[in-house]
Amino acid sequence: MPQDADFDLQHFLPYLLNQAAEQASLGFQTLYKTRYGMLRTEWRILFHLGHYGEMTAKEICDRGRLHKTKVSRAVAKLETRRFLQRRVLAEDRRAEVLALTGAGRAAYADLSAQARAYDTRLTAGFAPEQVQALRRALYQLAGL
Amino acid sequence: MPQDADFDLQHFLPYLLNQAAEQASLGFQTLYKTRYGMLRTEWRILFHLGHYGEMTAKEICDRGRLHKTKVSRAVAKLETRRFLQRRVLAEDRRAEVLALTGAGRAAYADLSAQARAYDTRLTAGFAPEQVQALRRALYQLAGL
DNA sequence: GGATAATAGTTGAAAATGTAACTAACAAGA
DNA sequence: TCTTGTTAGTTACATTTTCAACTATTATCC
Repeated sequence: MPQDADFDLQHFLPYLLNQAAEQASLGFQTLYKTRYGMLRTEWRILFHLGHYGEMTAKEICDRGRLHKTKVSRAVAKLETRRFLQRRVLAEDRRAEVLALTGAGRAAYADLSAQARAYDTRLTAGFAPEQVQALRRALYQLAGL
Repeated sequence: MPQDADFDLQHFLPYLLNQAAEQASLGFQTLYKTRYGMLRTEWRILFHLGHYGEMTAKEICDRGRLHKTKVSRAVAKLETRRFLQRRVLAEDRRAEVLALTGAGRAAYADLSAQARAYDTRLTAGFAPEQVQALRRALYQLAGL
């Protein structure tokens, strides 16, 4: 019984998006957390490198809209855990190219397969054109 | 140029939802932050109390899916800033009923009006039935 | 009634995040 | 070349979040 009937927090798009995002992340989070002790940023970096190939931290920041300090720390952790290696870029010695190790590629293969399955499960309750419309809307809202 | 063409992070629903949610929250966040020095949890609590009326912290936790420690600290901050008051519940002396003060109600009135306007702006690029479909899908995904 | 369990809420310590300042390398113009 | 400005990435510090333990009160069940 809302006290002001004309506006409900449950219809507020930022709120709805947040709740849906949180709920959707929840199940998958446990996978990379329990299997590889990763945080979300680490998983994202792993994904970027596994999916697009080698790149610098800066590129990951731009593509994934992550802050450079977050990436810096996550890369450091992934490195100490031997999921990736750094190589100073010859033509610009400030930058480092990041590349997955064998263990990194294996983790990526595992997790990306899991992600695909998880995505299928998530969208199971929707018609294909609904899912397509949803993705398009999210794309637009995300400004991607 | 993805290296494994069949799965793209950009189509992974949790990722998309997160990006959209982050982007959507961004603009509104500055409002309650700069005007009232609030954090997201504080704004949400304000909203719950303003919209649904008095309730206990537990109820806010359940409705908003927030952890009790987060709520506990946010309520404390809202109290010291005189946006709400607590009253021990007679029939269960563990619980406290939270109620907005005048300042709390004023802040809620301001912010909820802003929220409505913000929501309108966010959905401006979509057809009404698209927005409706989007909300329905998010509802379902959020498990609301 | 009395032991035990469950619940509302708080608190302290550890982990994570954000902000700003920093280093090192490159770029551009006088 | 020398100054100034920009960029890639790291580090230090403050704020926020999470996790576990805690108090106080109520509920359960023998």
